[in-house]
Amino acid sequence: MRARMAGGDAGYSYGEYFADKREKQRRQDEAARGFASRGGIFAGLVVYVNGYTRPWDRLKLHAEIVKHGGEFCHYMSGKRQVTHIIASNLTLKKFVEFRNYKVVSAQWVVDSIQRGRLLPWQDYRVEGQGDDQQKLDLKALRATSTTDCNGPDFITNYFSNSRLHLLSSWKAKLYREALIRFQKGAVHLPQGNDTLTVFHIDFDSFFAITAYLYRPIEYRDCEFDKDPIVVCHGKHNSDIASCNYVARGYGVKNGMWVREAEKLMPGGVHLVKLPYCFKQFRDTSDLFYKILIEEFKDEFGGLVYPISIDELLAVIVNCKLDTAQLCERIRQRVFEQTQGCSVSIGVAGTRIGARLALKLAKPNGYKLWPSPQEDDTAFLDKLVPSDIPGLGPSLLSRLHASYPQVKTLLQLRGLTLKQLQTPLGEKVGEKTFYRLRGQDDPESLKLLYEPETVLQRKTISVDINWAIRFRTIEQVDTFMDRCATFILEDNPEVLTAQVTLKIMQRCADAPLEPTKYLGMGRCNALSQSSNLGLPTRDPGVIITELHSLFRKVNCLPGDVRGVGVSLSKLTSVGRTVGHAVGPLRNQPTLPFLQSTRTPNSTTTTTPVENSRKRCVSPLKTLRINEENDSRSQATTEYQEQFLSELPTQIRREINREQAIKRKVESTKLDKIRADAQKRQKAQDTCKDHFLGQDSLFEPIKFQGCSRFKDICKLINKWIDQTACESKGPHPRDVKLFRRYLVKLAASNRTHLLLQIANLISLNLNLKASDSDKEVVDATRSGLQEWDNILLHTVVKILNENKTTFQRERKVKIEFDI
DNA sequence: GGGGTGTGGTAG
DNA sequence: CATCGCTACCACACCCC
Repeated sequence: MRARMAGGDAGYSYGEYFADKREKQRRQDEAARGFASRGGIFAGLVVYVNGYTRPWDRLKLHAEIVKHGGEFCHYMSGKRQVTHIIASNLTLKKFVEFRNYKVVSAQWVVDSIQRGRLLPWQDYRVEGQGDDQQKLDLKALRATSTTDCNGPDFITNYFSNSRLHLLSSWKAKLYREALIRFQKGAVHLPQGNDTLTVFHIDFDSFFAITAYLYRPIEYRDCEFDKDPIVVCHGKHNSDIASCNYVARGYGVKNGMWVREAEKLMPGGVHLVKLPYCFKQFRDTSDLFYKILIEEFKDEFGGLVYPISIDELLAVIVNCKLDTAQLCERIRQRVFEQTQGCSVSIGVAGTRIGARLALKLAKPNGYKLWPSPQEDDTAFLDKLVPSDIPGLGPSLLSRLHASYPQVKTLLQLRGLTLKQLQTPLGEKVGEKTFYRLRGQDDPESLKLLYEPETVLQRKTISVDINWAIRFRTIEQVDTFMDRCATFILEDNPEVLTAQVTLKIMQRCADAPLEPTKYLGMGRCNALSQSSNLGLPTRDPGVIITELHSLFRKVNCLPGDVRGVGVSLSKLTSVGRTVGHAVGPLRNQPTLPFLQSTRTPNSTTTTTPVENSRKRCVSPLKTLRINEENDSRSQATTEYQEQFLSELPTQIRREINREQAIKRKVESTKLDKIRADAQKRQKAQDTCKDHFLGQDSLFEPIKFQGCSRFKDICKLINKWIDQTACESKGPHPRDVKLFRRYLVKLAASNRTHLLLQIANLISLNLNLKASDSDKEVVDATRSGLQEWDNILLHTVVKILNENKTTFQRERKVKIEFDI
């Protein structure tokens, strides 16, 4: 007994202490309430007092509120739903913190008790501290916190209101959780010869029904089955996240702008626009998955595969059950537990069958797809090409252009494999061909048979293409920094070896402000990527890389309408770096100090110089090559520009046509001639870019390499071979290396110096931490030597050229293009 | 034909 | 007030060796 007591005492945590204290307080309050008449004027309220109050202080307020049926809350805890905050005045910080609460003065309590009824709290509302200056600041603060992309909290704020971010991040969460379920091995994966029964389960207009069920009080009068209802933020150019079936009946579609939907309403019909309720979306999804994982638990093998926030696959192996009955049960349970959300279910022996059956089941029903022996023509006759997964707007329009008479899937099935592949491409054509026959492709079966490989994420990225407005390059840099930080914080385990930057650039002729408020308007997507050499999660390295990449895309800060940062070639911190699948491991081993290596590689140079060349789209290069012989330079440029401004659709069309034409027409001889022309053209372009044949911009070589990427590899290799030797690198190599660095600096390529410095530093740190275990003196001196090179050669040259670096950036960004 | 890069398209 | 146009992944064209 004593022992237990002692043990109990020792284990008494702060959490328990506070829990006890809270409980005690609650019981006291309860007792106090007992004296008052049941349901006093504050019944149902939970009140928190902030700071010093008048005319009553905290104690008095506590006593009176409890006496009149309210609850008193001693601290703002996330769990407790505080309804009112009492305060005399608020600091700016508190005001922002409490902006979503009803903040009232103590006088409200006094007056309400005196009148014997709850007075409207609005009359006692407490604003931030009085004077105008601060109100202005407050306005500014509010503005920055929501829609100014240069504010520190923009990304978080934006994402917390973005439906598309919810879809993506929620999917990532579901994948993580499913991966853990499958890794635990508690589930029995299907084997090759098993018969599968696939259930594809999906909410009927998930956002719409959820937003309806949790709609604010002022919308209480609408009815889900009678009124057209949509979920959106604004009233004109706002995207419709989801619409109910009544709205669909009038032609409304998800993703449509509200303005367009309004136009579809016949006279007298009012379109109900419900606000988002993100928390409930998440809660409902959690409940949905909980119900289905429970339902399919042990007896069925626990095969529940996530698709999205409102959609999943469940699989039964060698099913002997009445599937119709099971569908009804699931639909019933979800409907009851979510208090009114209906799901539809498609069932089949394949994924595609289940998916197509689901289309027919909607809304609010279930459907069993015919087995392979049965006749499915009646089913296919009711479906249209857009019901085939993988056929989006672009491919559908191609399909329609080729076969305008095809309306149903039954008609589509009449086409041969070749006929499908012509407009759809080799792969999608093939997939479609088999899907029309109720067969899954290996790609989509992978999720069912080896979920772990599919659920494991291979890239991570953040994209923001709304409210992006910059004036200076510093703002761009800061924003990219925040993106990178956001990703790293969100993924504490990952290491990356490749960074990609995607910039949405306003089309030259697009208006500065598009129709949609803070939208991106018409844009070109520009992307550039860079290998880091070694897997890292060092924000400094990643950020430097991004800055350099942005300079490569060559877009004025004022024209940036979207930013995307993506990390790929991922490894996990858990794994030792030595086993990383980084490029270092894959690189071909080239012997160092072999100056005989003379790559007569045509004038390929460092990334910056050929950036313009590399940035142009395949179409543009094609055009340049084809125009080359007959047209003047001016015409080419004009047409190039003209083409780049055509809609993507048409450009692709032309691209494809040209490609086919070229294939058919070009004989071998033509090809040789074309190649020769291409080479000539490449040389000409080089001259344009490098300002004459004897300019600074001649490719700079080091150890026979001129491509910066190769040089990085070479340096890594060099360090690998010499840092662990007692002698360190050969002085002659160091001298050559130094000369290369100086040339880089002299030609305004300081950012490459910076990259080299980072590269060496990273590699040395790695080596230093590796050799900690076995303290060998020989190792030290090689490392020491490299440290010296880094500090006294690379960094020194870098510092000497700092000003050039900055000036170069400015010039390039402000006046070029 | 095996590697890379950049662009486009799709799904929810 | 507006408004919150994300992201993983595949396919492809074209480049280099």
